[in-house]
Amino acid sequence: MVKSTAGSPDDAPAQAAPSGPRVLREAVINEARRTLILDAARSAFLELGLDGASLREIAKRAGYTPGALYSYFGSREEIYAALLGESLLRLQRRVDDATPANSASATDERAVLIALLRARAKAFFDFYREHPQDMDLGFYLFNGARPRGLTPELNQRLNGRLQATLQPIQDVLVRLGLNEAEAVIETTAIFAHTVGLLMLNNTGRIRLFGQNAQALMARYLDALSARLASPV
Amino acid sequence: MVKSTAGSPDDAPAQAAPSGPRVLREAVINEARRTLILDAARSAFLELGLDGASLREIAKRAGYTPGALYSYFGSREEIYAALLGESLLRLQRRVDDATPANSASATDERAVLIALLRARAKAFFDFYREHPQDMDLGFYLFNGARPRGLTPELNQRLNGRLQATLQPIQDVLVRLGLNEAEAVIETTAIFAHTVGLLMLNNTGRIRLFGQNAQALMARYLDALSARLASPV
Amino acid sequence: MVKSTAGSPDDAPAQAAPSGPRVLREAVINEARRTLILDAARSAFLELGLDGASLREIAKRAGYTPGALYSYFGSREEIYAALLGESLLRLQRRVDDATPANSASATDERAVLIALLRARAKAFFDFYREHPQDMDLGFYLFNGARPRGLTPELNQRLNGRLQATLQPIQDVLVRLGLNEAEAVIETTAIFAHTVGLLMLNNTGRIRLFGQNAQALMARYLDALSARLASPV
Amino acid sequence: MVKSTAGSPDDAPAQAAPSGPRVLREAVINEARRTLILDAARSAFLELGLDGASLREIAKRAGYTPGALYSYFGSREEIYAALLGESLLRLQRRVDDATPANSASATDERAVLIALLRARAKAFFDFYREHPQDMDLGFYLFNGARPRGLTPELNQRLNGRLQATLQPIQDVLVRLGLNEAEAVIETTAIFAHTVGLLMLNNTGRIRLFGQNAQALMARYLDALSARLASPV
DNA sequence: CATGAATGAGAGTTCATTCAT
DNA sequence: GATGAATGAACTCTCATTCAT
Repeated sequence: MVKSTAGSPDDAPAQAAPSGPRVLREAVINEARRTLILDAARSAFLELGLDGASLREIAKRAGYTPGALYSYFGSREEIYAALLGESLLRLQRRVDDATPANSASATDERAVLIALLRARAKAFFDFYREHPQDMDLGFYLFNGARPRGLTPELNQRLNGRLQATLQPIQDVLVRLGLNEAEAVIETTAIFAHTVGLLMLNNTGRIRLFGQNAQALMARYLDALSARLASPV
Repeated sequence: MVKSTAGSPDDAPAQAAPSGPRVLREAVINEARRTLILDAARSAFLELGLDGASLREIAKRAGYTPGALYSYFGSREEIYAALLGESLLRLQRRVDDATPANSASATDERAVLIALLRARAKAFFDFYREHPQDMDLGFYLFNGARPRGLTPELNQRLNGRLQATLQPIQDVLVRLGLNEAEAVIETTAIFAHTVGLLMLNNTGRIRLFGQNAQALMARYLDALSARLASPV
Repeated sequence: MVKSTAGSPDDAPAQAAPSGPRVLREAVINEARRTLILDAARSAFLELGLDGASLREIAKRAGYTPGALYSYFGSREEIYAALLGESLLRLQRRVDDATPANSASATDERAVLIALLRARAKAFFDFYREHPQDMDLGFYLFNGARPRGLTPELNQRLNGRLQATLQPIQDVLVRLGLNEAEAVIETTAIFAHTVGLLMLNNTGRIRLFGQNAQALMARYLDALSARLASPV
Repeated sequence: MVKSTAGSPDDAPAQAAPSGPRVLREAVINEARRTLILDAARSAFLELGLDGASLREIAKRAGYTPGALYSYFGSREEIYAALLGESLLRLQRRVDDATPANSASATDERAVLIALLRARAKAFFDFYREHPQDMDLGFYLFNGARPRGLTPELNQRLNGRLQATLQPIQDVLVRLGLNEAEAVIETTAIFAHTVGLLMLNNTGRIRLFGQNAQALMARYLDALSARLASPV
C-alpha cells in the first residue's frame, strides 16, 4: 500500500520513510503508477464528466482492475482530490507565468502593475474557461459543510493550494497600495466574479442572455482597473 | 393521471377542462398531492442533497411507494424541474416585492431608482443565500449542452422564468438611462457576481478567506451605485 | 360487470340472462364497448407486439383508464383470448370463402377438389403470413402444459374454433376418398408445414437461407396434389 | 472479468492468452462458473419459461447475487444467447452422430444415403422434441427484424451454428444428386416441417387432433424418401 | 502488487391489479 | 360503469468497495 496524499511530485513526504536505494526506486515507481491512474482519471473525467468517471472506468483506462486502485488511493474521492490538487498546481503555474500582453507604457509603474493584475486575473479566468471540468471537480468536492469524503488534512492542503493560487493577484493589489485586508477583499471579489461568470457560461446561462463570458470578464477588469488607476 | 407541468398556480391551463364542483375538487386534491410530493422532494434535497434525493427517498418521505409518483410526474427529472420551477416563482415574487429600506431621500429620483435596484439585487442574493439548495438545483438541471433529461419545452419554460426574475433589475437600469444592450450586460454582470459569491459562500470558500458574503455583495452594489449615480 | 367470454357476436350466451328491452339495449352497448377495447388491443398488438400491448396501452388507446377494462375482461389474458377468438373467426371466414383461382378444367371433378384444397390451404397460409401477430398471439396463449391464465372452458372454446377452421380442408380430403383418420392426419401435416414455414419466415430464418416462404408453400402443395391426383 | 462469447468448449480463443498452469486453472474455474450460471439459467428456463427466467431468478439458482452475473455476461440477453449457442452445439453433435438404425440393405448405395438422411432429420426432430425449451429460446431470440438485444456478431455466430447444424442434411441431398439450390430448398422444407410439428406438439395442438408428432414426422420422411428413391 | 469475483445496496422504471369514490 | 390513485412486486443494471488468492 502506498496511499500518500494528494498526489504530486513536490509534496513534502508525509513521514520520514526508511531511505535507501531500493526504497527510493520503489517510491519512484509508485509515483509513476499514481500518475498513470490520475491520467486515466483525468481523461475519463474530461470525456464523461463526473458521473461517467466511475472507479471502474478509471481503472479500465489505467489498465488496472478496480481493486488495484485501492493500493494507491483510499477511495474514489481521494482520486478526485488528487486530481483537484494537481489541477490547482497547473492553475497556479499558469497564473504565476502570466505576463501582460503589451508592455508598452512601461514608464508608468502603476499602469504596469495594473496590467500585471489583469494578466493574472485573466489567466485564472481562462484556465477554468478552457477546462470547465476542473471547476466541476472543485465544486463537487467542496459542496457542503464538510467536504465529500475528504480527510480534514486533505481538505486543508487543497485549500492552501487554492489560496496560493490567488496569492499573486493579492500581491499586486498590495503593491498597488491596498492594505492587507483590502487586498484580500478585492481578491475575493475578483474570484467571485470569475467563478460566477464561469458557472453561468458553463451552464449556458450567459449564451441565453446573448452575452459573452470573456467580454464580461474584460469589462469587469476594466472597471476594476479604473478604480485602481488613481492611488488610494 | 395529473402530470401538469412545472407545478405552479399561475400556469395557464393547457386545455379547458370540463369544469364543475367535482372536477374542481379533484383538481384541488391533485394539486395538494403534487405539493405533498414536492415538499417531500424539497426536504430530501435539503437534507441529503441531490444525490440523496432519490425517487425512493422522495416517495418514502411523501408516504408513497415509488411507483405512485409516476402518476404525478413522468420521471425523477420532472420532479426536479417542478421543484426548480416553483423555486423560481418564489424568487420572482421576492424580487418583485423588494423595496428599498429607507425611502428618505425621496427627492432625488435617480437615487430612488438606484435604491430600488439595490433592493432588488439584494433580494435575489438573499434568496439564494437563505436557500442554497435551490441554486444547486438550478445548476444541476442545466449543467451541459443539453439539460438533464428535461424536455425542450420544460427547459424553455424554466429559462423564461429565470429571465422574468431578472427583468425587474434590468428595468431599473433602463429607467436609469442605459440602453437595452447595456442594461442586459449590466444585469448579467450582477447575476454573475451574485452567483459567484453564493457559490463560494456555499462551499465555504468565502469563510476560508475570512470574508463575509453579504458584505462583499454590498460592496459590489456600492461600486455599481457609484457608477450609476451620475447620468450616463 | 359484464365479463362474458371470448368476445364475439355469435357466441352463444353463456347463461340465460333476464331478458327485456332494457337489458337487451345494455347488452348491445356492452358488446360495442368490448369491441372498442378489442380494437384498441388489436392496434396496440399490431404496432407494439405482445410486449408493448400492456393493459395500460390498450386502455389508453380505447380511451379508458386501466381499471375500466376490468369491467369487461377479467384479466389481461382474457383480452388476449378474446382477440385470439376473434382472429380465429376471421381466419375461418377466409378459409371458407377461399375459391380456386382458375376453374378452367371443370371437367375433372378430382382436379376441382384438389384445386379447392389448395385454395383453402393457401388461404390459411396467407392469413397468417399477412398477420404474423395473430400467430404470435396463438402461440403465446398456448405455450405450455396449461394455457396462460385461460380457463379450461375458454381454452376448449378456442380449440374448437381452430378445429372448425381446419375442417374445410379436412372435408375436401374426405371427398377425395381419404377415410376419416387419413384425412385428419393429412390435415395435421398441412397445418404443421404451414406453421413451420410461417415461424421460420417471421423470424427471418427463411430469408437467411435465401428462400421464399410462399414458394415453399406452393412446392409443398404441389407435392401433395401429385400424391392426391390418383385415387387412393 | 470473463465475458467470452456464446460459451462453448470448441470456440477458438479470441486471443492468445498468456498461458501457464495458473492461468489455465483460472480459465477452467471460470468456465466452470459460467457453466454453473448457464445451468441455473437452463433450469430456470425449464421450470418457469422465458418470463420466469429473470436475472434475479437465475442468480438465485446459481447461488449468486444479481450483480455477480455481470462478471460473466454483459446482459440478460447474453446469457440467453450463450444458452442458445450451447444448445445449438448439442444439437449439431447429435445430428452429426446420427446413424441409420438398420444398415441391412447395404448393397443399395442410394438406400444407404436415404437412410442416413432420415437418421439425421430424425435426430434433429428428436432433439427438440426432447428439449422443447431449447426451441423456445431460439424463437425468442430471433423474433423480429432485429434479434433481441443481440449484437450483430453474436447474431451472426448463432445463425452460423444453425446453418452448420442443417449442413449434414443438405450434404446427403447433394450426394443423392440434387443440385445446390434444390438441396437448400429441400433442407429448408424439412426444417420447416420439423419446426411446425414441434410447435404444434409443444403447444398441445397435435394431441388435440388425436395425433402423434413422431408418427407424423416419420410419415413426412416416408414421403420424402419415396420421392428421392429414384434418381432425379 | 494485483487480480477479479462477489457483495450488498440501490438506482429508475414498469406493470397488472385493486378499490374507494 | 368508470375513475385513477395506489400498491407491491418485479425488472435490468451499475456502483464502490472488499478480500481471498
